[in-house]
Amino acid sequence: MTKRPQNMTILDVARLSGLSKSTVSRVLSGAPNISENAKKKVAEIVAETGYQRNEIARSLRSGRTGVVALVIPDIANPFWADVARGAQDAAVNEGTSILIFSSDWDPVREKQHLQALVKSRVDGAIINPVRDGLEDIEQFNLPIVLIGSSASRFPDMASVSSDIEQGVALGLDRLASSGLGLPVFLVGDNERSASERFLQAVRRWAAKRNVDCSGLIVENGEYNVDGGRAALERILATHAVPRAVFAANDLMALGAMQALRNKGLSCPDDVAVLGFDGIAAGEVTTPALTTVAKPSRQIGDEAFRLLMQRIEGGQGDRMTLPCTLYERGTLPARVNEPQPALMD
Amino acid sequence: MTKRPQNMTILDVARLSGLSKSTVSRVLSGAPNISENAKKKVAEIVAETGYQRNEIARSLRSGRTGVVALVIPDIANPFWADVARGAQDAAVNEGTSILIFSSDWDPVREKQHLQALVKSRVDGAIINPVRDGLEDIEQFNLPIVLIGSSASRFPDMASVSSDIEQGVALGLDRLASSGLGLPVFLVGDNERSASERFLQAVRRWAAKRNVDCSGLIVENGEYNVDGGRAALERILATHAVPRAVFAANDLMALGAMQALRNKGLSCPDDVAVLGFDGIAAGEVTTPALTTVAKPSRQIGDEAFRLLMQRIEGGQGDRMTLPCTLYERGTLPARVNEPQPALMD
DNA sequence: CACATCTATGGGAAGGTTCCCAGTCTTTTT
DNA sequence: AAAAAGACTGGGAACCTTCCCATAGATGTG
Repeated sequence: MTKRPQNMTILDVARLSGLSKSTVSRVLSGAPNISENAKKKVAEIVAETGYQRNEIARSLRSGRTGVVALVIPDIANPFWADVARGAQDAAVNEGTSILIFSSDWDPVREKQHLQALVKSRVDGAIINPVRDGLEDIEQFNLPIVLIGSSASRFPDMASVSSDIEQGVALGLDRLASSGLGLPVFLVGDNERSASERFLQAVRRWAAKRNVDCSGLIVENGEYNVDGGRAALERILATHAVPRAVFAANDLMALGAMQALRNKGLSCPDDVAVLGFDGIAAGEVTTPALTTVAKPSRQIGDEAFRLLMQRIEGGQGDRMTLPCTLYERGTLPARVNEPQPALMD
Repeated sequence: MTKRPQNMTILDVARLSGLSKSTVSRVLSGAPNISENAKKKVAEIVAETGYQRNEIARSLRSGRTGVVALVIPDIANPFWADVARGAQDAAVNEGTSILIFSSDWDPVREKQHLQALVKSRVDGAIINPVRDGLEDIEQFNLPIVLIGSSASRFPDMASVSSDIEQGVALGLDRLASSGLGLPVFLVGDNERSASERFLQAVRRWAAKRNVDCSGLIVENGEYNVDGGRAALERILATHAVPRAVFAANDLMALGAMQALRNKGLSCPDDVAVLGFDGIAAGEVTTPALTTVAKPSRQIGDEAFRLLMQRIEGGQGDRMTLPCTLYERGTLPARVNEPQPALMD
C-alpha cells in the first residue's frame, strides 16, 4: 500500500527520474516526441510514489478546469435528475466532473449560481434558464449549451431540446384516436415561456387538423403533484367534467389523477389523463400514466457532447430530439384509425 | 452594463486604486486592520471594472477550492436526489459548490470517482460507500463525512445516518398494531451491509417483543421497482400468500404493489405493504404507499454542515436521525393499542 | 560537405493569488 | 521620555503546473 505523499510535485518526479520537469510534464500529458526511455522512467516513479498532478496548478496555467456546470431548476425533480444522470454518464468517460446547481425556479438564485459558476472558472455550462429574460446570458463569454424550451429564445446559441411540437401532436393524435375531443390543459407556472410554447403547439396542431380550438380550457398550476391536483380541481369546480386532461408535465398529470380519484371519477373511463415527460413515477400509479416521453437522459448526454465540442472551439449547433409515447393505462383504447402523418 | 474584462488581475486593481496588491487582497478577503479609505477605494475600483478574483489562483495558493464532492449511488434515484437537494441547499448559503458523482452501484466506478475527487482537490467529500469494503477510505487524508448505513463500519469517521433500528421498529410496531404477524421482507442486492443491518434490526425487534423470528422469509432483489416486483413474485410462487410485505426501500415496495395487482390480490385488504424511504413517488400510487420515511433532505443538510466543521478543523461527530412513519393507504387500520415504547 | 528538418530535452517565465516578514507611523504603557 | 504595542501597508516568495524558446544531436537532402 503506497501512501499518498502530500507534497510531491512534478519537480520531485523529475529529480527522481533524472529528467527535467518539462519532460515529465510532457509525458504526463501525452505530448508527442518522447523517448520510450523517458516514458518508462516516469511511469516507474509515478507508480512507486503515487504522484498525482495538481489539477489546480494545471488549471491556473492552462486555463481549463475539467469541470462543467449543469444549472437546472430542481435536482429533486425526476425529470431533471434524469437529465443530470445522462450528462454525468457522458462526462465520466471524458474525465470531466459536473458541478450541479439547482436554481429552485428562483431567478435570483439562478443569477447567484451563474456568478458562482463564472467565478469557479468552469470550462462551460449546460443551462436550463428559468428566467424568461436571461438577456445577459451571452455576456458570459463561456461555452454554453442551453437545454429545454427556452432555447428557442436564443437562436444563436447551441442547444438541445425535445421537440415539443412533435410531442404535443403525438399526444393529441393519440387522444383523437380514442375518439376524445380536445382535452383540457394543465400547464406550469414556473416556465411561462415553456407553457406558451406548449399551447402554441396545441394551436398549431388544431390548425393543421382543422379542429376548432377557440374555447381552449387551460389552467395554470405549480409544477408539482399538488399543483396539478389543485389545477384540475379548479377546472372541475367551474366547468363540466372534461373527457380528457393533457398536462404539460408528468407531476401535474399525477396530481390530476389524484383530483379525479378524490371526486370519485374513474380514469380512464370517465376522464383520460395524458402526461408529458416520461418520469419513472408514472409507471407505478394505478392505472399507470400514459405520457409523451421526452428523451431526458439523451438530452443530458447530447448536451454534454455538444458542450465539449464548443469547448474545443467547434460551433455546436441546435439539436431537437423527438418525443415518444409511453402507452400505459390512463387513456382508453383506440377506436379510430390513427391519422396519417402530416406533411409540413 | 460593465463588460467583463478578461485579464484583469489584482495587480490592476492595486494600480488603479493606488494601493499594493497585498492590501487589495486583504480587503477582498475581509481581513482585519484595513483603513476605511482603502476599503472604499477598492470597492470603488471593483464596482467600476467588474473585477473578479481568480478562484483558481486563490485555490492554488490557499489550498482550498470551495468545492465539496457528493458521492452517491444514483442521482436518478429519488431518495438520493433528495439527499443531494438537502446538501445543495445548505451549500449555496456557504458559497460552496457541489460536485456530484453517481457511482451507479459500481465499485469500480466509485473508485474512479474517488480518485477524480482527490485529483480535483475538493475541500471535502460526503460519501455513501457502495463497496462493502472501502478499506482505503481513511487513506485519503481529506475531510470526509459518511452517509448511509455503512457509516457504522467506520466508527472513527464522522457520519450522518438514519436510525434504521428505530425505523424498523416503528414499521414493525405499526404492522403489529394492525394485528398482522411478521411480514415477509424484500431487501436490496446492492448494499449487502445495508440489508444486513436492516435484518439485524428486525431480529433485535423480535427479540425485544418476544416474537419468534426463526422462519423469517427474506427475498433479495435489485434496488428498483422491477427488482421489488420480481422478488415478491418469487415469494408468491413458493410460499403461501403473506399477510404483509416490508420492503427495505420504497422502490421495491412499489414493485411489490405491482406484483400484487398482477396476481389480483388487493392491497391492503389481502396483503399489506410497507416501504422504507419516504420518496415522493409513494404518494401517487393507489393506494398511496405507507412507509417509514428517512429524513433525506436533512441527511444532506446535516452532512454538509458536519463536513464544513471538519474542514474547518473541528472533529465532527456521528449523527443518527430518527425516521418517521408516513401513514398512507397500504396498511389496514390499527386494531390493537400501540405497544408502549420500549426502554433500552 | 553544408544546410535544413526532425526528435528529444532542458530552463526560464508566466499564470494570479495568498502568506510571511518587515517596516512605518500612531497610540498606549511604564 | 523611552519603550512597547497596535494599526496599517508594501514587497518578495511560494503554490505547481504548462507554455515558449533555445539547444543538441540525429537524420535527411541538395
